[in-house]
Amino acid sequence: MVKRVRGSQTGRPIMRLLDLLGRRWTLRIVWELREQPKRFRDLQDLIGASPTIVNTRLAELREAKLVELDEAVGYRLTALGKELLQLFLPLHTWSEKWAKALG
Amino acid sequence: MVKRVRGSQTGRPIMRLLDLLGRRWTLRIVWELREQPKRFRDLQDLIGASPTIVNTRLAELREAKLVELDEAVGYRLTALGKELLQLFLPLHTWSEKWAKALG
DNA sequence: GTTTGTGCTACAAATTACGTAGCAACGGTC
DNA sequence: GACCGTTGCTACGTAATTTGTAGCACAAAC
Repeated sequence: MVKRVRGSQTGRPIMRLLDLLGRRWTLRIVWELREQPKRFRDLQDLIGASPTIVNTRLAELREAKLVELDEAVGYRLTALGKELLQLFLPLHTWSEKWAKALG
Repeated sequence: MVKRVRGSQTGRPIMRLLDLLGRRWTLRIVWELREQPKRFRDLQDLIGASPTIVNTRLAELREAKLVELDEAVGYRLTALGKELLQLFLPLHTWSEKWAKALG
C-alpha cells in the first residue's frame, strides 16, 4: 500500500507556469500574438478552437498578466508576455531540426 | 457569413511542436525528467496524474523522440529531448520574476 | 511460493472542449 | 431612426478527454 500524493500544489512558480502553459491552446495563443495584436475572432479562426475555450484561455492569460485587451487593436502581449515569448522564440528554429529528425 | 477554417493542420513544425507541448502534463513530464531518469510510478506520483494519461503522454513523447525508456533506469530524455529542455531552462528563473510581478 | 517492483490496461465517472447559435454594445450609413 | 457589420463574449447540448481505482502480466528478490 503506497500513499499517493496528487495535485502537487507546491505553489512553486515554475509549476504554476508549466500548469498554465500546459493547457490546450495556451501556448498557441501566445504564439499567435507574437507579432501583432489580434481580435477575438481572428484568434479563434487562426487556432481553430471554440469561442468558449478561447475566452477561457484568454481570461487565464490576462489574469497571469501575460496578455491584455486593448480595445483599439485587440488582444496583445503585455511586457511580461513579450519576455516569455522571447524565451520561446528559439523553439521555432529548433522545431525545424526536430521535424527533420522525425523523418 | 464567414467561412471558418478549423483544425489548422498546417503541418508546420512549430505547430506540431506547440500542439504536442500544449497538452496537459506534457511540459511537466519533460521538466521532471530534466535531471535523472524516472520510473513510471515516480512520474505518476510527482505530477499527480492518472496512469492512463501518464502513459498516453509518454507514448506521444516517445513517438516524438523526445523521451525513451531505458529498462535499466526508467524513462529519460533523448538527445533531442535534452536539446528541447535546454531551451526551457530559462523558464525557471523567469518564472520567479513572473510570480513576483503577479503580487 | 510469496512479496516487491516494473510498465501498463480496463472502465465507469467526472471534467473539459467542441460547435452552433446568439446576445449586447458600439460605430457607421443611408 | 432603422439597418448593418464588428466587437467581445455567453448558453447549451453533445462529444472527447481526463480522472480515479483496480488490477494484470512479467521479472527479480527473498
